[in-house]
Amino acid sequence: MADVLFKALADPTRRTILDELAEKSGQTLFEICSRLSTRHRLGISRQAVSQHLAVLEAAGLVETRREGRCKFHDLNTAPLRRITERWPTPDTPDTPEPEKSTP
Amino acid sequence: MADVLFKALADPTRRTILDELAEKSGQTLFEICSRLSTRHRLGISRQAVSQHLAVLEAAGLVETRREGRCKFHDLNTAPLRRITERWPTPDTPDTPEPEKSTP
DNA sequence: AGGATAGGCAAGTGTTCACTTGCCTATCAA
DNA sequence: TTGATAGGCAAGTGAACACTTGCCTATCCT
Repeated sequence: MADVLFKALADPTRRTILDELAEKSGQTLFEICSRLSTRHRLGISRQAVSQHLAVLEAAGLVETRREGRCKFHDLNTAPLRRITERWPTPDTPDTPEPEKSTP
Repeated sequence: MADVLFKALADPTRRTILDELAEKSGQTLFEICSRLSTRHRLGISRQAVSQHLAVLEAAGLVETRREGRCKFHDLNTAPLRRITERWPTPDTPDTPEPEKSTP
């Protein structure tokens, strides 16, 4: 369950892909490839990026929509919230209440 | 930099250790070992747990303090906040303000 | 139809990683 | 001092993983 999420975040290339999708939503596979190459100096094959996107999609971090022969990718940050919810910090509760107990 | 943090979170055993430290702070290595064995049915050697704790400490997720021959481990959730800060959600800003814009 | 664009499937390879085994050091109690 | 407890260091092994290479399918344009 949570395994795929953390495994997906474990790779630095995948995190860079999330950065790119956060900056520009709805990119295609080739668009991500060229931006990884030009902006991040990542010499990586198209298939490698495709596999990374599959992992990110399995983790729920990326959602896709097809239009013809193009496949657009969108970032979904919702699964990230489960991380801070699992180990909540006393100062920052995951269910914030408008109440002050520790001044 | 962030690599050690995400690599540390990638392993399910390490996440279970964080769960245990979140429940009971200041546990020793042997205490963690026995709780992993009895409460989580994890048949794992003491050295394996020690290596996991070293990874978690390198990521800043676990802080240690020595007293004689005992070493106590404490959870530090501060590095986890960098995750949600890296990919902020429009609905949940990382700097929450007491204001309602989307009812 | 035919080429070009956008993407998918599958096997092979090298590296990283989790875990074990074996031995060693340091502190505490008798 | 001797034995027991708490932990550390280092090499070795097997499996998971990132990446490549090669080929195949589907859509769009002329």
